[in-house]
Amino acid sequence: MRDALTRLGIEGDPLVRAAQEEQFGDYQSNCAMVLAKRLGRKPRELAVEIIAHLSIAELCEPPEIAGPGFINFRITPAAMARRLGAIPAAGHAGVERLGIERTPRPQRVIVDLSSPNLAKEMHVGHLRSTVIGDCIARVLEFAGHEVLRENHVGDWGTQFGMLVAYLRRIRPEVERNPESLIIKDLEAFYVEAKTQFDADDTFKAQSREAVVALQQGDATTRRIWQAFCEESLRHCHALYGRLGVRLVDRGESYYNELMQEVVARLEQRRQDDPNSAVRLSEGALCVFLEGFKTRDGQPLPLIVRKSDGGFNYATSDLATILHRVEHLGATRIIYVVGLSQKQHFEMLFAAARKVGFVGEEVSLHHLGFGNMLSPGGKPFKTREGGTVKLRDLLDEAVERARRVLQEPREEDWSAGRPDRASLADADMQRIAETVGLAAVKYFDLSHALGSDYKFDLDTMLSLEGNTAPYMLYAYARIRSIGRKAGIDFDALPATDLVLEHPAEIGLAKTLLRFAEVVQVASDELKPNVLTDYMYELSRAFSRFYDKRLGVRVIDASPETIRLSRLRLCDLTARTLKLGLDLLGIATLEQM
RNA sequence: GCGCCGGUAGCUCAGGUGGACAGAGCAUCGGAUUUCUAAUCCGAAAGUCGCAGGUUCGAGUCCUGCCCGGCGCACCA
Repeated sequence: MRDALTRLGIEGDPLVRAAQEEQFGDYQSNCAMVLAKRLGRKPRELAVEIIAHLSIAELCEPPEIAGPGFINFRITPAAMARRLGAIPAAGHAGVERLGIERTPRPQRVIVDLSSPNLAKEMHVGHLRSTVIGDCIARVLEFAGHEVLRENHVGDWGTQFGMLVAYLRRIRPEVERNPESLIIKDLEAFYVEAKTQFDADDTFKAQSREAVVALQQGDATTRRIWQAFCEESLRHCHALYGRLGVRLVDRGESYYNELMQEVVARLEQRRQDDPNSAVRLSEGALCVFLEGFKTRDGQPLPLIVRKSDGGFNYATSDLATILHRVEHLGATRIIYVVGLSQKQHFEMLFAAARKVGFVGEEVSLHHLGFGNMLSPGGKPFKTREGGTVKLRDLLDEAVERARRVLQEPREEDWSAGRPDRASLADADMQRIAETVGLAAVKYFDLSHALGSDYKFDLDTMLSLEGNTAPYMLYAYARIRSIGRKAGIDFDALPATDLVLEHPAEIGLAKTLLRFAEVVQVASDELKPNVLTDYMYELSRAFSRFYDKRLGVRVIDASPETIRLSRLRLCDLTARTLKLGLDLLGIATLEQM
C-alpha cells in the first residue's frame, strides 16, 4: 500500500488494519476516503487507482472496493502459510522473538514505576504502577529499547526522623547491629511510632533531632535509618519477587545533592535575568508557567524551594529528571503514576523544559492510570477504613485461586482424568500462586489505562471470558497436546503448513496479527491492546481444537497434516507465552 | 469558580489519526457432548453510545452548551 501511494505521488498513511468483520475480508484500508477528501477527489475512483498500483498478487486475492471507498483484502491461505512458515522454528535464531524485529531506532528509556514510601508497607495503591510499569518496560525492551526501571522510593523526610527515634527507643540494639533489624509488621510499627509521636513531646523533640542529624549526615543516625530502609525494601522485594517485577531502587535520598544543584541552577537563572520565569514569590523560589492558575485565578507556579528554605516534591522530581537526562543518558522518561498527579507532571515537565533541564530530544511522558476501586465502586479500604496491604490482597487472590482450581478435582478422579487430579498439593499451591497473581495482573492490564476499574476476584478468577485462567488454561492445554502426541515442541522441525480447514485458516490469521499488535501496544503504551489480542488468540485456538467445528490434531492423518497442525499448536503456544511474558505473566505447563 | 478525566447492553468493560448495521465477556435463553484437558464450542435476545445543538457524504469518536460522577487547583509528598 505504501509503495502504491508513493507511486501515485500521494503522501499519507495507508491505514491498513484488520477488518472488523469477516465479510469485509481480512484487512481493510480506509485511506482512499481520507485521501480523497484531502485531494478533492472521489473516494472510489481513487481506490481504483490505488489498487491498480498495488503489487500484492501473491499475498492476497484481488482487492475489492466496497461502500464509500473501503479497500478490502483477503489473504490467501498459501500466503499465510508462507508467512507463518517464515517464523523461526525451535532451535533457530530468533525463535524466542517469533521473528519480530527490533526497532531501528533504539532509545534509552526510563520507566519510573512502583515508588512506594518506605515508611510503611506497600498497599493496594501501588499495584497498578508496579504492574503497568513492569509491562510497559517489558514491551519497550522487547521492541529493542534499553529500559531502566527506576523505583523512586520515598526514604526521606520528617517521618524517617520519627522512625529512627522510635527504633532507638524500642530496639536500642539496632545501633550496634543495624544489619540484624527485622520488623515483622511495618505498618504496625509506623502506627506505633506515630502514636508515640502525637502523645509524647519528648519523643517528638527526639524525632525532630533525628531528622536534623540525618540531614547533617550523623553516622549513627544514618546507620539506623539505612537499616530501616533496607528492611523496608526487603518487604517490597518480597512482593516484587512474587509479582516477577525487576527494578532498581533509588531513594529520594539519592538526590540530596542534586537537589542543591537544581536550586543553584535556578537561583543562577533568577539572578541572571530578574524577569525570567524563575522568581521569588512570597519567599518561595518558583518557576512560573503559562496556563496554570490557582483557585483565585492567580498564576500558579511550581514551587522549587519553600519559603522556609526546604525542598519539596517538585525539587526532587526536577533533580530526578536532571539525573536521568544528564547521568543516565535517557532520551525518554515515562512516569507510571496515577492520573490524579496529572497537573503536577504537566507543570513539572513544562518547568524542566523552561529552565533548560531537558531539550527537544528528550520526551517526558506521564503515563497516568485510573483508580482501582473496591467491587462496590468505592475507594479501596478495609472495613475499618484503613489501607489494604498489597500482600494481603495478593494472598487473598492466591487463596481464592486455589479454591477455584481445586473445585473440579473430585470430579476429575471419577472422570478418570489423572492429568489434573493427581497433582500433588505442593504443585497445586505453586499453580494457585501463579494463577492468582496472573489473574490480578491480567485483570488490571486488560482495562484501558485511564479508566477506573472495580477489583473483583470472582470476575478475574473466572475460567471463562477474558481472564488469566482462561489464557493459562489454553496454554497448558496446548502443551499437554504436545506431550500426548509424543512430540517435543521444543524440537519440532519447521514443517510446511497446510491451511485448508476454516479453523486452521482462522487460527493462522490470528497468529499473523501478533507482530502488529505488539507494535501498537508498544507505540501507544496500551497493555489492553495486548490482552484483547491474547483472548482472541485463545478463542481462535479453542475453535481450531473444537471437536465439532475444529480439526483433529493428535490423531490426524496423513502425517504432513498432523505435523502442520502440531506446528500450529506450537506457534499458538509460543505466541501465548510471549504475549503473557510481555504482560509479566508466567505460564504453566499443567493446570 | 477554573481545569482535567469519565458517563456505551441488566452487570463488568473494549472501541488505533471520524468510516461499513456500535463490539466482547458475564448473567439470561436455546443448541452441541459418552472429551485429542468441555476449565470448551455454536447460536439467540439485549444499547435513542448522559442530554441538546452543530461541523461532515458519514460522529461513540471533532466543536459548543447543559446534567451527573471522580480528581486537581502555591510552599504535603
